[in-house]
Amino acid sequence: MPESDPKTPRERYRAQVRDEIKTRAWEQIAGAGASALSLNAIAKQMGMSGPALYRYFANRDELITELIRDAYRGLADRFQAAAKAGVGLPDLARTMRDWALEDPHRYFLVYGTPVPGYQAPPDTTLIASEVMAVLLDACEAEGVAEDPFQTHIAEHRFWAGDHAAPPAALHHALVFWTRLHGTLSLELAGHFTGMGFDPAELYAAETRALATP
Amino acid sequence: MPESDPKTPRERYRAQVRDEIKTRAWEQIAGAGASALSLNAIAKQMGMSGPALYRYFANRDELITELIRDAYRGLADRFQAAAKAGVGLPDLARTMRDWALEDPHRYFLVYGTPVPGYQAPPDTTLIASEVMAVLLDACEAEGVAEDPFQTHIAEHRFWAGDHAAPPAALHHALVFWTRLHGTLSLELAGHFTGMGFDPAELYAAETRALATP
DNA sequence: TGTACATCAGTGAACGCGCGTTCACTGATGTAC
DNA sequence: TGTACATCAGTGAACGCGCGTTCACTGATGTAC
Repeated sequence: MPESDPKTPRERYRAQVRDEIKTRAWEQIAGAGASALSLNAIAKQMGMSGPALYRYFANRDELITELIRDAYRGLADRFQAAAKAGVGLPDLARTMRDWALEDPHRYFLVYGTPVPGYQAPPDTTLIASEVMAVLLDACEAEGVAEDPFQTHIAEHRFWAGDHAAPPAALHHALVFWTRLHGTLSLELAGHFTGMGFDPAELYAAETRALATP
Repeated sequence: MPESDPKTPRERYRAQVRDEIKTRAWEQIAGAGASALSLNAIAKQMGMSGPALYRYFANRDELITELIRDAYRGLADRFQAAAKAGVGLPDLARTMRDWALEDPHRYFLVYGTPVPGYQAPPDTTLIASEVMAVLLDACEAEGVAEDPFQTHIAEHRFWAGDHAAPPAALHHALVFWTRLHGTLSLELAGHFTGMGFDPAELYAAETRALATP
């Protein structure tokens, strides 16, 4: 929540208003998605005029960028906290789903259809790799079935940084991510409604399949 | 392409213009996504005034609805054609990916972040079940590993209609769908860029894992 | 402690834009006798 | 075959809206001497 430690009262106030702007922005996004985010609407909600926001953000894109970064950062923090607690893959899977269900629009802001014309800031890549690092630690001993893909991934392990996990573990971490994302995004986009089964059960089944190879 | 067989010249002309409107709409969507779709822009592109479009579509939502329906219908047709040709799961997987890569925005229109405030027409559910029916046929003999989820799905098989596939096959069809969707949507949303590996290889690996349980 | 000045948060008016949608209309195309 | 009428595609003007963003400004808060 707090901005990089403010000292003077003015700086403290600035950080406070900035935070409130973001809070209101999240409320709007939670209500109707990122495309409905309007600077004027936020200002009105805070009882100030539209142009006042330009004291705090250069423009709309900068605000969105910061929201995306914060969202991503939050997920990474949760993952790292879980890792520090020494949990295994099933709990990481739950962490992921809890985070997604907590605010589906936030989830879509990070993993959903890219906003047209919007370019993700470069440092989200760094945060993404933090998430992957946690996954790789948890997968170090795991492995999906042997597959030619593992020779491909062994030669293209740039994304894994200097992590020492063997190819089978890299593969495992990737499918952990993609499979869970598959069920989650279809669920949150409403594609399971009317089908009759419980999405949580399917998610749990996928989690089990990933934890016991 | 053709609207339900027109007879009189006027009807033929109407259908023709309707189709061109849709074509231009797809061009816009392919360029910048569904949220950028503008009736006025389409009209201008066709050399007519904005209000003229209201002869053909009641409003913007009706146009979008029809586009979604057509997109979904197209996917279902490809699946059914593939099924008629007697192909197996790997080819169905390829059909899916080819269709998605052909026009990512079309893919996202169907499977992406739901458009805020937009309600999917009820008959897309029917088309979705056609797709699932093809999948179920192909999965009839397949099965993922035994899992408690299969008892859940056995009791919640409404979505499968009157298909006779055993629970393990139902489970298999579901994860076929969700896992492929996972890699596909992350790839199309750009989340693999900069990671270094080839998304096609990962997709192929997931396909193999689903075809040889 | 008091005064002079600089900083800066916030305002209100304005710009230009494009959107979806309505309305009364013109003029061409088709239909009936 | 010709005339009278109905249908209907398309126009142009207009409405009301909300958006992001700029600009010159006021007035309060903080800083320096």
